[in-house]
Amino acid sequence: MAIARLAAATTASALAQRLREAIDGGHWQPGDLLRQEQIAAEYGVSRIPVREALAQLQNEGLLDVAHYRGARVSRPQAQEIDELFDLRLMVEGDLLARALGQHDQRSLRELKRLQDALEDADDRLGWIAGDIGFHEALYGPARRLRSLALFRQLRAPIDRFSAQALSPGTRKQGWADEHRQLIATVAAKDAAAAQEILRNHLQATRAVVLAACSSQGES
Amino acid sequence: MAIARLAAATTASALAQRLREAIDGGHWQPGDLLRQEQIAAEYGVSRIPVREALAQLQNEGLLDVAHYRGARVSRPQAQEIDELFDLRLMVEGDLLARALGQHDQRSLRELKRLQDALEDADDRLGWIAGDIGFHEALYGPARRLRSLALFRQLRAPIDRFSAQALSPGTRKQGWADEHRQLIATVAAKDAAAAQEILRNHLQATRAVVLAACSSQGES
DNA sequence: CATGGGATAATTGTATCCAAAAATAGCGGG
DNA sequence: CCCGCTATTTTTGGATACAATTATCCCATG
Repeated sequence: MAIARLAAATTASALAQRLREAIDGGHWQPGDLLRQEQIAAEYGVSRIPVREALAQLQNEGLLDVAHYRGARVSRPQAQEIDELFDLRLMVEGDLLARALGQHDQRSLRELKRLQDALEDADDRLGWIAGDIGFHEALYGPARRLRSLALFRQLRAPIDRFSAQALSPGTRKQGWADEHRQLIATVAAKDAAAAQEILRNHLQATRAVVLAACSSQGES
Repeated sequence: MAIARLAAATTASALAQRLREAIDGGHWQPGDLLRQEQIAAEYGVSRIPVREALAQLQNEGLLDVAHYRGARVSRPQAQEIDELFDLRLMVEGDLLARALGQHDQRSLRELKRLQDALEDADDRLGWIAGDIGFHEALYGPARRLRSLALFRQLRAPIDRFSAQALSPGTRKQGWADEHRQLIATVAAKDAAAAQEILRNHLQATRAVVLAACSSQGES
């Protein structure tokens, strides 16, 4: 089982991770049909774990699976993306407000460290993973496990567009700036300012993602 | 396939529904261990769809599944329930605000009809299903599919406690009253009042659910 | 008598095989 | 030539069979 080597409890979850990366990395495009047999052969496993991985990705919102008709990479509508960002604004705003009072020297240092590491990374998937890690560290002190899980869930269908949106470089600068401003306002315990930065951060990302989404929408 | 008769595309989803009802109905208690073989035998299917159903219920938050160690009915902490209600307040408040302007004669009549049917039902599971239906009709005109799905998701781990909380009868009265007040304020397009009623409705439910949750917490 | 080790049984994860459904190709009629 | 229908192929869903892991029991030992 060559695939299971890469740190995963079960073959299905390892596969799910691989497929997630493949979608985020643009290896599979929206609308593409994922054949169970093909994936099974490609990774050297049977179709059972493949099916479980596909089911997992389905309810992460990355795939649309129709009965007896295969799994396709989902093609989110702009309206849907928009809605997801509205939800993120609510959930992440709440998390940030609750985390603000819980941050301390150590958590702030950790945030800075993550941000430094993040800016050094040079591949898109690394940025995405790093961005998730940064925001988790930012919201973590709120100790709201369910909200944090929801944060991840709301990102999942979006991140593949972020990945290609960040590549130009210009947006990457603003993105990093906003992260550093977030750290600063959190360190200063300035709730209003932090909320404002987060709002701007998400609004800017929303615009970029919507552009990326609609630009590849025609096929 | 005796089970598939009940309106479901796939055996796994039919099983998932049955198991959900079994948990909501109190047939399975928090901490109970669900054996794949046993469930498979009970419903006359193989373990494959059972596994898929269990995976489904896992990410609905009804089960805790550990590798090679079986699936247990989850035992939510009071803190977790509390968090879920906070999220519901945000999401449902937003949905209600957006739906308010979209309601018309027909949708309001539908709401009244659902509420009437709801109050006639005499079994707990029927109340829950009816309550979900009512709120979906209430939020539906907002046309926010993702938020509506999130609404369902946030309820899932809670509803089994609501089911047993509603049985006394006293709370059922307040619950019905609040529903009727919601209809009235929506009909009057009074956003502030509707928000206030919804808030009270959820807060009251929260208290009852927390009581039910902590009372059966010891075992 | 408590405790740790090892064989045994029970249970989950995966592979292989069969059945049901859908996509596709080939054929006849308009 | 195009359209609709049927037969074949392909693909998915489910059942059975096997491998890997964990839990249980039993006994030896301090």
